[in-house]
Amino acid sequence: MAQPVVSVFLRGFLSGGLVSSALFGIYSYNNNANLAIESGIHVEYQESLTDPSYKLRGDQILKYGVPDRGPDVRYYRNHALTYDQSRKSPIWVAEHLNKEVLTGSANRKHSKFKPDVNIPEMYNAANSDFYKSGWSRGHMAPAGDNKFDQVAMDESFYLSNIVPQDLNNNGQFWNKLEMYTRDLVQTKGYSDVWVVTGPIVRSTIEENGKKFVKYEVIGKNEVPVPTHLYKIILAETGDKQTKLIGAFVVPNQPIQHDHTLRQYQVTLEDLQIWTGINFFPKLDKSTTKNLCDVDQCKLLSREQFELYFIGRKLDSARNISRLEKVWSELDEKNLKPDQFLIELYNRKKSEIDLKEKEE
DNA sequence: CGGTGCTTTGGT
DNA sequence: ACCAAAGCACCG
Repeated sequence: MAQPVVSVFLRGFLSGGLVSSALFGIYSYNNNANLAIESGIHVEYQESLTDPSYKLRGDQILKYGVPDRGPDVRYYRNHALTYDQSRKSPIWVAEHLNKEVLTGSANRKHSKFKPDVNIPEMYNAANSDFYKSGWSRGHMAPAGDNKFDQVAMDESFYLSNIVPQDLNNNGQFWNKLEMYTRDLVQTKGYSDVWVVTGPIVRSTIEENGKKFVKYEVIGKNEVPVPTHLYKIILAETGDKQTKLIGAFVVPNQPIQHDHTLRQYQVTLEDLQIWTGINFFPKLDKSTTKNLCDVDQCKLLSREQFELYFIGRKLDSARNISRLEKVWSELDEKNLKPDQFLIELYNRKKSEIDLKEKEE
């Protein structure tokens, strides 16, 4: 947790107008933070670093240690990350989930994707980089992990927390993985879950048998498109007796519902080799068990997944035609509504009938 | 839940 | 007259 101290130190230096050539190996005298950044000294004011509530939350997020790669750790209301300035992408993003942060009324409809105000303009990605690129804007720390606070949810929409992600992957398989992670807290009795998520580029073999690292870049800022995304889940029971850990590497492409999460499980050691990151340096790995051996790592089935969203869409329907259209999806997709869904449909129908009669 | 995209609004 | 933001409909 040395970073805040370093930041305060450098901030004092910069405001004093002197950047020491002895310390930084450059021969410049300036009081301009941007010039310092261009010189390779990356530091700028971050309100979150001086706000005790953020610091407190950050200590929880990083309870098992700061992943030991990345020059600085940035703390947000409910996530922490290191950022790759040259690639305009996160390196890793960490969160701590419990019932508190998963409960509340924050709504993603009130949030907007936008450049991170805590990152210098020249190192920031932009919405225009993603527009018509063929790639969607995929959260690393999910918006849905921030129901407790609208500001926290808004911060998850900073582009420092976003990478280019296949739209189908983002909305389906990756979405189910995020739901699974929350479910460990919400229904499976794990009081605390620590998650580290990030982009990764894996090599591919070409015709001549040689291996290359190759990835698309999008937009004016050339934001890299990762070939895969990784996620590490550490689940702990309230009595601290059980610690489960699972690491997953998922291809950044459409993945059908018949694929299991276990197919994409890797060892923590392999992921450490591929990323160069030691993820939970303070965690005694000998006390952990394989998450998928204990829990089975079962994602929602296609049927469960689609019924869930039909329910949400019925709930948000505002007129009869929309309600009936959503209801007809059940037949189209060969789905059988459960009692909950039938009651929801009937309740919405009478609500809308009543409202339309008044007009 | 995860997203995109078209239309309307509003500021210069 | 223009462009960016906001609002709303829609998709899996």
